[in-house]
Amino acid sequence: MPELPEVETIKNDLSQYIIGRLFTGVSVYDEKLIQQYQIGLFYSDLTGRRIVDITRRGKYLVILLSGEKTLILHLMMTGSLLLNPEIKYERSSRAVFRFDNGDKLLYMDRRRLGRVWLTDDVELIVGKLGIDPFNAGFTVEELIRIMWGHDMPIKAFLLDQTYIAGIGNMYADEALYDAGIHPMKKASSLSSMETDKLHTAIINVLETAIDSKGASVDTYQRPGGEMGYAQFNFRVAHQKGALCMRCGNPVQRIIVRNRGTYYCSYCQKQ
DNA sequence: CATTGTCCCTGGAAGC
DNA sequence: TGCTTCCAGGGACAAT
Repeated sequence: MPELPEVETIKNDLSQYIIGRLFTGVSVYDEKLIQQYQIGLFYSDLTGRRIVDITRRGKYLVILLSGEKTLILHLMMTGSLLLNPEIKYERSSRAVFRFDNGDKLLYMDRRRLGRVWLTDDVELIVGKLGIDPFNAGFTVEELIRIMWGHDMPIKAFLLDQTYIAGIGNMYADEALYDAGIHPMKKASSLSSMETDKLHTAIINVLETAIDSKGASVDTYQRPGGEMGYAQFNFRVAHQKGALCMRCGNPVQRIIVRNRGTYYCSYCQKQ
């Protein structure tokens, strides 16, 4: 599922091919993909615009266009973007973007939960997001500040995009394991040492995953069709039945705020 | 305001 | 084997 490392990889892979390109056309097979825009207007408003830059905000892909417009994509759980794919059409194809050099970008999404916006007000879409873990402002002090007063489980806190943007279910579990913190522990009750470990763990886990080009669990693949291999570094995420690398006890699975949560009950104490 | 619950969506797995 | 049911989860929104 595309979380920060996957979206970052997609952004990095695409940038050299699409920056400077002109949209010559777009076909939307599933109109529910396009948010807050009438479909005919979406076609006419996008066509003819040039891609100025591609950035990431949390798990959102932000494509700056000429003429003060921005195309924003969210892949949710099963979305992927494929550049000049072999396949022509599949059930899960939702849209195809065409460029002036003949390149095509296919938006695939098996569960059809992803969304696309065309907007002149980026903040309206992503303005509610919290700090990005790779923002220089994401210090231990800042983490302490944003956690203060929150009685929710730390796992729930990490998943809430309005506090920190980009961490999803897999990397929340990995970071908490790395820091040795129980997922149900209340955010406000973390000691300064635990907060320090968590801060380091978040950055390390995400950096390692980006180095591995994301995790190919479920449908994630890179725009060129290659798989990521971050899942091979996972120590608890999706590792039910596996043994903890530190203590040898089996990895447990519990439900925290309706999300499957993997952890080691021996290494991660309340 | 802070936190929790429900729903969206589909294909693969599990159960009978 | 074939059918039904369950489950995965990010985020919007409703409920508490």
